[in-house]
Order: sequence, then structure tokens, then C-alpha cells
Amino acid sequence: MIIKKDILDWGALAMSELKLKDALDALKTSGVRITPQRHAILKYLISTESHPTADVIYKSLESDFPNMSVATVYNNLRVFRNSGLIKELTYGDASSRFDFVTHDHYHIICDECGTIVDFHHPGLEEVEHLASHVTGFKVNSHRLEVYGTCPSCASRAVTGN
Amino acid sequence: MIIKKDILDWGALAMSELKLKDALDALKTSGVRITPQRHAILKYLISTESHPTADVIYKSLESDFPNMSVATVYNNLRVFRNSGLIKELTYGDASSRFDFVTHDHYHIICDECGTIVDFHHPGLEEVEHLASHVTGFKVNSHRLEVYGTCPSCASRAVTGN
DNA sequence: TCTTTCTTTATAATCATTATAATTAGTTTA
DNA sequence: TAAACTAATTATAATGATTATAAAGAAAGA
Repeated sequence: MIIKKDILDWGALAMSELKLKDALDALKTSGVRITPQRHAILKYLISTESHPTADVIYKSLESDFPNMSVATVYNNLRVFRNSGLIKELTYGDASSRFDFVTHDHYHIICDECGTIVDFHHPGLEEVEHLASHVTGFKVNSHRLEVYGTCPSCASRAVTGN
Repeated sequence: MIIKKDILDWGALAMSELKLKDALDALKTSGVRITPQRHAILKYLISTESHPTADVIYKSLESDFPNMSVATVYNNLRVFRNSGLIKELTYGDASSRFDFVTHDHYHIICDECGTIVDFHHPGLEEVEHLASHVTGFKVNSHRLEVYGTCPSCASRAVTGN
């Protein structure tokens, strides 16, 4: 019973470990060497709920890799981005943020404190079709973000804290 | 006949001059001084079809304002952005681009050559509602961009030029 | 016109990101 | 397993966009 075996194997690994294993396999298949640094960066990106900057990643791994260069973080983030494992989120004011790609989801961002929260929504194929029709482009992808005020900032505005 | 008079007045000014006049009035009303540099930067943003970077604006006005500082461009772009006259477009790789706000529109961007083309589409209120409902945010706005290959790059790919 | 305040200018500083060159370490193959 | 090939890491310097600073200049109101 192959299916049962698969289920058992899945159960034996935590979800994040599975994602990590898949990501490492994907890299290896495309000829990218697996170094301890790459392993650690990927693991960090998968385990965190936040959307860290390169510098945050660098500082978070400092204790495990005291000699790691910040260039290594940037280099590997680019490698992961090029292989589609992570997404780079760019906003005007600050540095890029990086997000491990799991299911398709969008982001809603607090104008006050910058908090980024994921939300799921069906893809906007209709918008892509219209854009393609009007402009003659061949559409590859789209980017959508919603901006607003998070509950915490909203309550702070009311209570004055 | 007020309406007729309005139509005549509108006809007497080119569309871009009208936008410029409105923008200057809006600034003046909110207590922002109109300097020759601000006038020129706004005029440039309104007249251009492209989505220029701060440096492009700076260089384009160099002949008219040989002594203008690049800081002036940045300062005023921030003033215009804060008063809602222009939008800042941020992408990962390069510097910010600036776009005079007219009607609501979105951008489609060529992955090959970076060309930015406007297209119009009804606002995505439904997405905003869902995001608000799921996350508890008070929604202010959203950002949407479509990516693809422009007709020119697509034909170049075929013809080999 | 005089004064106040804002804006511009010139320059230096900052900060994220990338390039470089030497060293180190995966991976392959014998 | 060990040599050999090649890619990755490190340390550092460089780049490039954007912002901060302080002095000089110009708009708006009394």
C-alpha cells in the first residue's frame, strides 16, 4: 500500500521539516550545492512566521555561524529566489523582505507599524486577462498587496497607548 | 450657463496644463510653497508618459536648473507623495519610480526590458473586503501589478533581434 | 520693506546590496 | 577513499540610492 506508506512517512515528519526536505531536494536536483549555510537559511525562512530582511536572517544565524558573511546571505537569497523557493517583497522605505513560497497567498501590510500578515484569495486571472488584452503583453504573474491598519494599531489609536 | 463656461475654460487649456494647475492649487491650499523647482518637477511628471526615477527627473531638468541639487528632487518627490499627488513605485532591483496620480490605474511591467504600461481596471474592493474580514485590518488601499512580456520583447524573441 | 519661516543647495553620511579575490569546502570520479 | 574540479564562502571594498546637515537664499505676511 504505497499510499499508506506515504501517509505514514508524512506523519513522521513535522510539516516544516517536510518543506525543508522538499526545498533541499529541489535545489539538489537543479544542481545547487547544499551547504550548511544554505541549509540554515532555508530552515530559518521556513520556520519563521515573519517576513525577515536579509539582515535579520544574518543576525539570527550569527550564533550558529559566527563567521558567516552577510554576502553569503544575499547570495543565497538570490539563489533561492531564482529557483522559485522564496519570494522577494520590495517596499519603498526599507530593505527587501523574503518569504518562503508555500501556497499562493497575498499580504496585507499595516501602514502604521509595518506588520505583514498573509491572507489567501483566489488568483486574479480575470485581471491578468484584461491586462493582457488591453496591453498586448504575455502575462506571467502579478503582485498584489493590501494596505491598512492592523487591529493592534487601531486599538492603540483609540486607547492612546 | 456655468456648464458651458466650464467647458470653454477646459477647452482653452491643454489637459496637462489643467492637471498642473490643479496640482499647484492643491499644494498651495495645503500650505506648500510653490517654488520654480517644484513647478518644474510637477510639470515634468505630468507631461511624461514614462515612470521616471528621481535621477531621470534630476537630469531632465538639469538644463533649466543647472544648480538644482538632487536632494531637492528627492525632497519634493516626498512632498508630492505625502500630499497624494504622485505615487511611488518600488521594485526590488532598481530605484523607485514616480507616477503622477490621475485616474486609478494599474501597471503591467515587462520582465525582459522593464517597460511599464498603464491599464485601467475596476478597483478590487472584493479583495479588500476579504482581506479585511480575514485579518481584522482596517483597509486603506491596495497595490497591484501584473508582470509579463511586452509585445516588442515577444517579437524580438521570435525574430532573434 | 522687514521678518519669519520654509526651501534650496552643497556636501557628507548612511544603508542596503553587490563585486572582487583569495580561501575553503562540496561533489565527482578514478 | 583521495585527488581534482568547481562552486561557495569569507572578508573587504565598492557602488548607488537616498537622507541628514548646515549655511545661504527666497516666499509670504505684517
